[in-house]
Amino acid sequence: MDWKDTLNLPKTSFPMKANLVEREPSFLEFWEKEKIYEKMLEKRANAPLYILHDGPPYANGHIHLGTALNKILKDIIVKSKSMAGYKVPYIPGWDCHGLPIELKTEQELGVKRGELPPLVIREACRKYAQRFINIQKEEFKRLGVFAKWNEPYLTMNFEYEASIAREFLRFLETDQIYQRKKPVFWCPNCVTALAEAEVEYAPHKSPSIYVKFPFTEKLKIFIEEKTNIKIDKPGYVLIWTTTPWTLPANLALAMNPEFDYLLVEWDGEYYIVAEGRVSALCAEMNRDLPKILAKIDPKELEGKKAKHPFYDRESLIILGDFVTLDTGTGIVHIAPGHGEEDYHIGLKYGLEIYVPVDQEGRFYEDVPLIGGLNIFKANKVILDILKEKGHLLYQDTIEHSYPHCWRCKKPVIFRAEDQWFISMEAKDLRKKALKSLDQVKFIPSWGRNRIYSMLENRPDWCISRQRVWGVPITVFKCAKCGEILKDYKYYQKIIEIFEKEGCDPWFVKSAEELLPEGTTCPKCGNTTFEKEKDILDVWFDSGVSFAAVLEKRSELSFPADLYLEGSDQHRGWFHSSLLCSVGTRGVPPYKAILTHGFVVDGQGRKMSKSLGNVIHPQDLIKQYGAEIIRLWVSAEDYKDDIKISKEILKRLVEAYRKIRNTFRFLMGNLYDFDPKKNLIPFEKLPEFEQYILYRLSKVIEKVKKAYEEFDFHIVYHEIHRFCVVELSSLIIDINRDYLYCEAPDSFKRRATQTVFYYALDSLVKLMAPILSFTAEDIWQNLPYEKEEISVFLTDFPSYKFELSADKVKNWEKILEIREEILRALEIARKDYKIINTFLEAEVFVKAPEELKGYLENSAFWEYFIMVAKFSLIDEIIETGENEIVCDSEEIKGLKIKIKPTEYKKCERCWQRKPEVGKLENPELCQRCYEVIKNR
RNA sequence: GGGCCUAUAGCUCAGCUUAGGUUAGAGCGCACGCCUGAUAAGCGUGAGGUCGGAGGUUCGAAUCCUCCUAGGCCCA
Repeated sequence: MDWKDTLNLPKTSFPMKANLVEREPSFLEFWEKEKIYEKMLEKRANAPLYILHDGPPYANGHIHLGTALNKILKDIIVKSKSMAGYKVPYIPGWDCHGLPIELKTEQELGVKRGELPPLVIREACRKYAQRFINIQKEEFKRLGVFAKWNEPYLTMNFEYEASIAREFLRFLETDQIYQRKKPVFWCPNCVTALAEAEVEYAPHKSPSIYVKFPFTEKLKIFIEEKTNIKIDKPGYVLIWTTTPWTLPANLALAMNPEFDYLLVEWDGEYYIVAEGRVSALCAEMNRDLPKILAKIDPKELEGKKAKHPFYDRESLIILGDFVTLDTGTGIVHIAPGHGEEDYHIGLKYGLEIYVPVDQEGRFYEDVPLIGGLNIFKANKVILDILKEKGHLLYQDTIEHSYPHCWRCKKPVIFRAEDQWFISMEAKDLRKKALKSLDQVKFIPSWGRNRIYSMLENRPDWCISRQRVWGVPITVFKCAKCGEILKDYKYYQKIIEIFEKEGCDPWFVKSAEELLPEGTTCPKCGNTTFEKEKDILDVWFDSGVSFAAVLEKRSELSFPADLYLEGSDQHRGWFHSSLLCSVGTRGVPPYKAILTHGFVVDGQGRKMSKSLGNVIHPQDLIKQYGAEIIRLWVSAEDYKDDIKISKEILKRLVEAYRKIRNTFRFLMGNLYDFDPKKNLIPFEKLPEFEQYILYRLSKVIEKVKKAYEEFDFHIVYHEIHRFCVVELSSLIIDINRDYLYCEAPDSFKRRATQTVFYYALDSLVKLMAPILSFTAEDIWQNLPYEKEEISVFLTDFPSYKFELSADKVKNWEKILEIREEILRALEIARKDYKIINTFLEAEVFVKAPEELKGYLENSAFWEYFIMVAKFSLIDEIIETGENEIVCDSEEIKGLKIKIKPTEYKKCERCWQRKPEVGKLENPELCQRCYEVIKNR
């Protein structure tokens, strides 16, 4: 007879092979068709809200691993918070305006800036953004992410655009907005500002000149006093520049406070230059080394002045870290209206942002000596003037990399233009923002420091962009007196227009058409107005999302419980959102900030095309399925950089299989188990089963806490470990005999199934936020009645299986002893080959007094370590034949003897038992005999 | 160059901050063996780190301090 047919072998429809790549779409379909996410929200209609506010990705290009990581983390939170009892409405968003899209659009249309009317560009940009929103939306969905995909927030939606303008006006109304000049790349040929991305660097020939700034009388006296040297000949501060035309705008001379400077004598003239440049200068100018007269501390020169080389004014000596010894003289000529660093240091020293150059690159008529001249032509004139004044020490030409306009290919200049700023100080925005951070929880905690120091040091926020794809800076100015209209009433009309038609009208209608009828200037009574041309920085767009989304949608609330983005957003969205919210509401828009690191390769290097180490989520989905990406996200500690490599993926796939197979076994052995009828109460279970359930409830506790603290890698490790240890290698292996061989409805079998049931029921729920596809797959294949149609509609398990501390200790000891015996058995099997399987072994144990209590129950140990015979004996007698004896290394005094059994094998359960051969059916053991008889 | 962060076995993580103290843990992988009634599965045993490097504090440090190196993010 083939006894196999009499066994209760596992039965399940749940396939061993996941086939994730092919099968995942069917689960996506199921979730969508059954509206599972909507049902999750409905089910928790009255539950406390948990608001995870989505930081909008830029609607440009496909998603990459970084965006995938971010959305999956958010999804894990949405699902886990929901299953922990919250209502979690998650509205995905997209950032739609801005230069990159505008540039891409121009590229696709084959045009350059200004060649098409604003509305044509705007329409094309809108289409472009929408295209990528659709693409990304599908890509996010494919990852198994739950969200209100049909009602996302888009920063280009009309209502959103109106919100942006409204928030800007709040700042304007409260006097936190001002206008000031700031240098930008400027193309005098195209008469337009350029963004950094619109600038191409190309070789360019420039004059290279060394210019002498004469000492003022005061400076001369100061130096004489300091050095005890009589300055009886002309003395100069020497600078180097490649843009002579910026000299008319010179207001200062910058020295590095860390460098040493020298007073030197060259051909009967005195100069101040950096010590570290002297020899290089000589080489360049073909001069002998100068006579070094004295060392000068630049810090002492701060605030002193030199004379302008050709104007009757003075130039302030200031200190700046940015001055280097790479080129020049170690002293930099500063024109705050014509350079980025010049501008910043100019602000610091309170210098005027002076721009003597008009939009077409000509000096204004009233500029002495060169008025009306084109700047590049003025270069030569300025050289002549310098020569004539004797203030040109040396002249040459150099070829260097210089910015050019990508449109006309002509060299561009740096030129300050009027820009709009949000003031950090006017209404104490900086102070308030810093203080508000105390109300925010940062995960990890160092995030606070990071945003704090950025906030502490940041300049006023320049919100102007000279572009068209965005929301206009809605400011009207009196055409006559220049008064800025600040009151909201002047903008009521335009906000209404934005809400209905978006911002387009601003670009085509006149100020008078956009203002309420009959508007007059409150200052001068004039009736004509100008409207601002600049648009808002896109960081302002996304920065006000709390107002446009959280406050606007009734299902949401402000402030959000959580913002979750990459650590770069400390300067980005976290930062801009904070300023927007504190500036208008006085509080941060979030209660907590969670940040993750960046995706790097196996060596910890960033992914880049040039390194060739880029991994695309699309490829991973094709090869492994989205589930493995989700598992990867959970397995790695995202607070640090997140590594990914072939090996990591291989490990994850293996771990995935182990988890899946463990579940498959649990399910396969519950085919005839009805929890309503067959569940055995915890108190009645055998102690081993109780112990496993106790371990299970520890895992439940730990995993739930890990979700609460966003430690998802702990979730993964715990679940995986539990599958491997407590389930696979302990109860599954040990109790398999009960499952297969005992009568179907026997206590032992039902007890084991009870443990399986609890493990399956809790783990499938606990893993669902991470292994969403697989959890749903398992849920749909549950062998018993489901409580809900989807696992996501259930709650996290709340089972508590308590065990007294004594019992826990007892079990830990038993497991320790078990390991010792297994070690001995392994020696018998592997080294001495006296047995093939442990089932064939007889085990004799001699134990120290304190351990005897654990070892007295032979029947238990025979079952627990699955051997033919077990006995605790007082003395181990070595016969030396076909046996091994070994001393435990770990437990002192424990001695173990192993020998093969003489018992015959029961053909049904394969256990060796003394009664086999002696019963009515000689092939069976007592237990199997009875099971068969009573079938 | 500045700010913040990270660095524990081949891989992913514990331990380190809320107390610094016996031979640094887990799982995977690997090697070897067993099983063939979870089978492109399962079980067992074993070998692998001196905790990025160098100093220092301490009776004693992976754990505290300093510096260095490598890497990441953000600036300049």
